[in-house]
Amino acid sequence: MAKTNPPFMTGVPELLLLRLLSQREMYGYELVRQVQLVTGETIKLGEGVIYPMLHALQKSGALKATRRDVGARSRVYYETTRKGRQRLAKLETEWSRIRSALDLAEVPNASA
Amino acid sequence: MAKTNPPFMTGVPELLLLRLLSQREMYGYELVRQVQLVTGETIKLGEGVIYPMLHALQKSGALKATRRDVGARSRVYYETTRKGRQRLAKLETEWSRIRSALDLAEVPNASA
DNA sequence: CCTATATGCCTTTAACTACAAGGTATATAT
DNA sequence: ATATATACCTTGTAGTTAAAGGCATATAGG
Repeated sequence: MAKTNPPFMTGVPELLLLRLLSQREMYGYELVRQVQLVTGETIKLGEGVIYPMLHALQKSGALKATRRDVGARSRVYYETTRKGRQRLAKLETEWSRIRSALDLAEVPNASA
Repeated sequence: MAKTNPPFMTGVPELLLLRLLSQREMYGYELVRQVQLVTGETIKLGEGVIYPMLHALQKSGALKATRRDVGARSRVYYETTRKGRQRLAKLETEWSRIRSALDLAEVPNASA
């Protein structure tokens, strides 16, 4: 039932979250919508992806969480740490590597 | 011990094998080296990745295998089927989608 | 008033995948 | 005699995404 592990998605949630949070702090539900926004509705990450990832990143020290009351609601804001920005840099490098490699390996005249 | 699930690699072995085999037939050991060659030594897929993938693609009808004696050796040559080329097209589309989405979501001024 | 939708957090389950490590056998070079 | 290259293969496993579900409050529509 669950269409798990679709092609080319490994590492993408982590990269996107770190990218967004390196710009400004956000909370989980906000990230769900921001991911759609910044990818032009191409990539949609459900809450079942976002929250576990946020917790894992926090546990590894890449993110710092702050619970904050906003009106009647309570939100958990996340921001990147130095470690998180280092992790982001590493992921960007890796992404660039794979991307370039697949560009290189492209099949000439693939349409025909 | 096993560095499993490296970022951005899901789907890459399948895409590379289908790309290479859509150009000409090859055998497993040859593919191990060709992948390195066409990716500029960036991506190196071990035999523990190549062979299971070839078997899976054959089982799904994407590849046709032909055992052939070459000198004293025996090699299993693989070629793409119509189904395999369809699968390749689908993977190319998906790759393009993700790639574009991550380009869109790129962080401005990421170096600073 | 009631019901559906939006907000906001969370967990459990499961399928899938890439990879390392190991195994077999022959040929060739040192 | 030993190491390296060729050529095939399997097993085990860790790590990942995603769906599906659950909880609670607020707001809008009928």
